[in-house]
Order: sequence, then C-alpha cells, then structure tokens
Amino acid sequence: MLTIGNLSRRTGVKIPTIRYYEQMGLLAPPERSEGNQRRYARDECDRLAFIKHARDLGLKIEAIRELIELSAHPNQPCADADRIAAEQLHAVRERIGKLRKLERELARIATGCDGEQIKDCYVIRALASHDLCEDEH
Amino acid sequence: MLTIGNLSRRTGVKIPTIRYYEQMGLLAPPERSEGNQRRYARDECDRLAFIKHARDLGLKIEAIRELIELSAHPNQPCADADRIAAEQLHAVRERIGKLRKLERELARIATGCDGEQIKDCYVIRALASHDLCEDEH
DNA sequence: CTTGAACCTCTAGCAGCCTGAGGTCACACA
DNA sequence: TGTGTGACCTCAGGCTGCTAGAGGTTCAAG
Repeated sequence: MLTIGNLSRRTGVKIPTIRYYEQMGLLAPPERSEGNQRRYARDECDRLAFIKHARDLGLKIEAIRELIELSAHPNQPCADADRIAAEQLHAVRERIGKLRKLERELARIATGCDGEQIKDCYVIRALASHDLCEDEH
Repeated sequence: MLTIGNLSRRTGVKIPTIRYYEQMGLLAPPERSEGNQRRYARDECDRLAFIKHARDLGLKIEAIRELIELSAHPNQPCADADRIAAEQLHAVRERIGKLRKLERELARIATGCDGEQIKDCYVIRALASHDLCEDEH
C-alpha cells in the first residue's frame, strides 16, 4: 500500500495531477485509510505509469481513457488500440510539419536583423508585414 | 474607420479574439460610436495583423506585448527584439526535437503490433512499460 | 418606422493541470 | 501521553488563448 506521495515519487506524477486523473476517471478511486487518506495498490502504480507514458507521448486524456477501457477486455480485437496509436502518430507528424515551417521563417527573421535601432529592426518589420514572408500562412 | 466586423474580415482574426486582445492590452481601446460600438483606425488594423502574424508563429501574448512596447520606441536598440525572436526560434527547435523522438517511438508502437487481441497488443504493452522504449524519456 | 444583421457586456467553458486556504491525519520523539 | 511537523484532505480559483451563449442595444437599409 502506497500513500499518494509515495506513488507520486515512484511515477514522477505530481500529487494534484494524480487526484486530477482520478477525477477524470483514468484512475479508479483507491482505498482509503481510516483517516480518509488514499492508499494505492501496486497495479494502480502500473496504471499510472501507463497514463504518464501515454501523456508524455502526447495522447489526450480521452484517448487514454479509451485505451484503458480496451485493455480491460483482453480478448477483444486490438484494431482500435492500433488505430489510436496511428492517429496519434499522424497528429505528431502534422505538428512537426507545421513547426518546421515556423522554424524556417523564424530563423530568417531572427538572423536577418542587422539594424541597430528598433525602427530598422528586421524582426519588427517582418512581423508587421507578410510581404517579407517566404510562404503563405 | 472600421467596425469590429470589418476589421475581423480584413485580418482574419475573429471578433471575440479582437476583444480579447484589447482586454489583454495588445490593442489600445479604440474610439467608440455614439452607440458605444468600436471604431478602428487603419493603424489598429496593421497592429492587429502584426499580432496575428506573431501568434501564427507561436509567440506568446506576453512576448508580443514586449515587441509592441519595443516598437513604440523606434530609437532604442533592437537587441531585445532580436532576443525575443531568437528565443522563440530556440523554443520551436526544442519542440521539434521532442516531437521527433515521439514520432520515432509512436511509429514503432503503431506499426509494431501484429497481435489480434488486446492481450497481445503491442500498443498496449508498449504503453504499459518503458522496457520497450528505445530511449529514455 | 421597421426589420434584421451586427454589435455590446458579461458569464461560463475548454484542456490539463497548478496553487493556496483552511483544516485533518500519521507518526516519530520526548 | 503529549506535541510537533510534515503529509494529507477538499474545495475554490487561476493559468493560456481563446470560444460560445445569453440577453440586450445599435446601425443602416428599405
């Protein structure tokens, strides 16, 4: 049996976040001590590690809830779990694509300024007008 | 003089967002009609385009506020503006780096499942344990 | 003068937490 | 057995950057 603080230290998930996950239905409400404090069993610890890992990978709470439900039915086909992972991969690739466009433009803006005063500053001018942009956005 | 609706159409910034920017101090409170409706001059339109451009590039409201203040002092040196752009570039590059790690791991997870049932599903197993990860995270 | 679109303010909501107030519990030490 | 203190409890409110809706007013065309 772990206190919430121990669980937090073991998993690296902050205490208020653990309580939040419980509220959101990702973690089952744990047993309580006589004085109403949460006491966690080991498998709750595993489940929290699962949640943290999924969050670190950028999955939304809702997607994680789905995966947890899926994992409760070990004999069902796993196409849904695969779909969730594939969707997440797709979303990540889209974000990367967008960020790389931004990177290019910011690099141009950030390195392009050789003015000395605000009135000549390329950063300020580039932000003020799209005429200095390479692609549409 | 533009109504808020015209300003919105010209800049592509939604009306509630314009009011929000005013509330956040990015846009000066504009003149009002007799009936208390906002009436914008052209330079407000430019400023809003500046804000939108910066937001599209991922700059935070706070950073934009700084830039606006800077641009109000055209004879100051522009090192601060350059710094803000450089910081933003750095942040974008960090986000890209993290996302590419995620991409690699998700690709492995999403394509690695050849099980048919949840209990054999690589997606579920990979999320449950870091043992299947390639790098630390 | 009427209609209907566009505007106003204010409140509340979204994700995914974090912080703080005000109070209780657990446990070691004297 | 008392006491200190650190960990815990709940609940409310805050954060970013908007968005949506209620309920009411104004503007401009016909």
